[in-house]
Amino acid sequence: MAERPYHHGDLRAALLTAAEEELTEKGVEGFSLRSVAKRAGVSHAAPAHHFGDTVGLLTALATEGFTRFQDTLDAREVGATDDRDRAVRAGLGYLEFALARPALFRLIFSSARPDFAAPDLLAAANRAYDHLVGLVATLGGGETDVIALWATSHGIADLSAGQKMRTLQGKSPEEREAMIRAVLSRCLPASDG
Amino acid sequence: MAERPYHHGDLRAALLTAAEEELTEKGVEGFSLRSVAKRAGVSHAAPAHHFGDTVGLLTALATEGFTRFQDTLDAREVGATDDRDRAVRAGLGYLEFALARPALFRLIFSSARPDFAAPDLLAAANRAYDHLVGLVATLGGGETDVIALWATSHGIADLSAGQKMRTLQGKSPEEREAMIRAVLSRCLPASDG
DNA sequence: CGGCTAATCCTGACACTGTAAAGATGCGAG
DNA sequence: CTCGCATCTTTACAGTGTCAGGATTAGCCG
Repeated sequence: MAERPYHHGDLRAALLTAAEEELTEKGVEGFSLRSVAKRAGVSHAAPAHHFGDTVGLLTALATEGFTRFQDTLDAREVGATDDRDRAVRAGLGYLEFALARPALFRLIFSSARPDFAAPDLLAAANRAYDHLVGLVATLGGGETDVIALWATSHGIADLSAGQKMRTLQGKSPEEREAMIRAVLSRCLPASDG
Repeated sequence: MAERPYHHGDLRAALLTAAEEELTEKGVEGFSLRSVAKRAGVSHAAPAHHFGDTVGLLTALATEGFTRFQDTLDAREVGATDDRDRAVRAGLGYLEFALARPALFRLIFSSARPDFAAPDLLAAANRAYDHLVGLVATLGGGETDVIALWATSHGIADLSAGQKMRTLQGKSPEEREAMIRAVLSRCLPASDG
């Protein structure tokens, strides 16, 4: 029964992981700051010093979430056969992240709770967007192609995260990937050859 | 200063319109049942009799929202030059609804608060989905085409509702529509001609 | 090594929220 | 006219976010 010391040591990190648990279990709309503090074994006002208020905590969590999102895409792009395949894999990574962490996905894309004007979060979001633009530019695409690839990837991911697209849920992983590859291919700039 | 009678008369409808106001101003995540009751000029426990709890009210609101969503699409489809144009117009209506009522859009597509297993809401959602399937079927498309059109339409709408797609925000309405038409066209079954 | 400052964390308080229970009101059927 | 019951209010309780003030201790300077 080691008495917990008055000073936690690394409460900021502990709160972030506790916050992610809370988010996963309760969703963005059921997220409670006091509950997060309980998970971390700390008083209900402890988070204030590190994150200000609930918005601050969710903003920090969203920032971390965005980099994890990008990491998932990057990991998927590894081993691409060509630039087109690479863009398609990015879209598959988009979906993979949405299915693996639906609550975090909603936090960074479909919530109004984080402060998306916060510099860190803004930078993380822009990083992901710039990466997408790079993928399309490599294929010789323009603004329209960026919108096409992003919107379609996002649509599939968001609808899947919310369990809205039952057509895809019914399919086997192989069939699913094949269909999505077909859909995403249409969004890429026309391949001349 | 007419004293409000003890019995409202049509409180259920009044609560629904008050709830939509609340949703528009505070968003799904700031939605408060007590605040809705205040808007309707009624005690905080009055909604319980008509809707049970907050979930019940949001479920009813989502059901209404879904039919309004479909109405917006239908209105846009009127005057289509051909079946392809009709499908594209449906996608434009999808976006129109998301921009006109972003909070309601999020409620029906990106929230976990309503009870999507409730028969009425389920029916309203299925009605919209069936309509989409019909549009694609008319063009001779299959499952893949349904996914393509839906995901892309939804992606554009959701990202726009959340102010994430600044590329589109910058454009004029005419440019915007032209780009979206181009993107949506790629999602339709190949036109043999 | 001693002491001071400031960061860290806790306690207590307030207003607000959702929901349940029980009482008040009045519509409408008989 | 009266009584039942749907409707609405009042009251109460647990939970939430946030602020103010107090307790603890780490780190630094002498």
